[in-house]
Amino acid sequence: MMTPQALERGTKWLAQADLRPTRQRLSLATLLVGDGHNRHVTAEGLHASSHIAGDSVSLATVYNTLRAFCDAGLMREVTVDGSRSYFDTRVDDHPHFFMEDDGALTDAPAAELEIKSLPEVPEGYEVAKVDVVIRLRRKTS
Amino acid sequence: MMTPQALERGTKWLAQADLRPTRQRLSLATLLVGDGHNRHVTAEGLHASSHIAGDSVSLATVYNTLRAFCDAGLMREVTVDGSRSYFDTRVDDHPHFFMEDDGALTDAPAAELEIKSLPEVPEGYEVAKVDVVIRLRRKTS
DNA sequence: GTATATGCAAACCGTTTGCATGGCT
DNA sequence: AGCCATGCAAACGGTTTGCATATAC
Repeated sequence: MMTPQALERGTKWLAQADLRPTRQRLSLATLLVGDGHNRHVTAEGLHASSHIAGDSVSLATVYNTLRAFCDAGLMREVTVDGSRSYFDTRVDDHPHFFMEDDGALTDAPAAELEIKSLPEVPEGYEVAKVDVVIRLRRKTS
Repeated sequence: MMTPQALERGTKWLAQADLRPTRQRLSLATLLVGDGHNRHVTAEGLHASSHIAGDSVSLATVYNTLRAFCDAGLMREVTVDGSRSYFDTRVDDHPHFFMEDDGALTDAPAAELEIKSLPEVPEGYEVAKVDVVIRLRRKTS
């Protein structure tokens, strides 16, 4: 599961943000970007993954680390559910699918989403971020 | 502040959803739709408004009532901030401005936002809601 | 009279924090 | 050595809930 390549990806990811490669950060980084794909996690979910992977990291550290990754620009917090925070390894504006049934968050293929123009922003303000969340429900048919 | 017209609007709003017009619900409904405009509130904010208006409603009842209004289809919850819930008297899909500085939530003029097409929804799922949140920051210039 | 709404205080739960210990450079 | 990260447990804050009382129908 934790191949040398995955480890290298995690290491580079941390180095890129000048974050000290501690055992915990390396473990979490590898879980997050080890396979080269984007990932959407909750703190609880990542904590569980770290346990399953055999590297246990305390929940508080998972929270602190996710915050550190966000502060460093490696991740972004995504607000889709009032009761949990989600964190995304992809840091540009892009639409999400949120499955309300099981709480899964995934990237929506952006190609087909087209925002022609944004509403005019009030005087004195600038756009920090545009979030598009497409909430899905299992079809009842 | 609480004109007969505002009261009538609140009363009709409740009747429309078959909700018993208790003193508390009437008070909150009037605060929410009394002036005929859409409103975006947090539970704390509405609770404060009810105190200022002279009709005190307990915080627990504000929460229960907002939930009841949402269940009845009179309002919609808007998820923009992980630490608070916002409630909107407008119940159709429409874009929001969220001022990160002061936590204010407003409707964004939808006319200029154009979503050409939505990404293809995964098999077996249907779109429950599409949220567009434009996060604004005060210009630093 | 009966079902439902309200209010209080306590429970809840995800997240943050204080502080002592341990690790990276 | 010095600074920063970690872990635990306690604190925190918004929200929900249990239960006794009050109100609408």
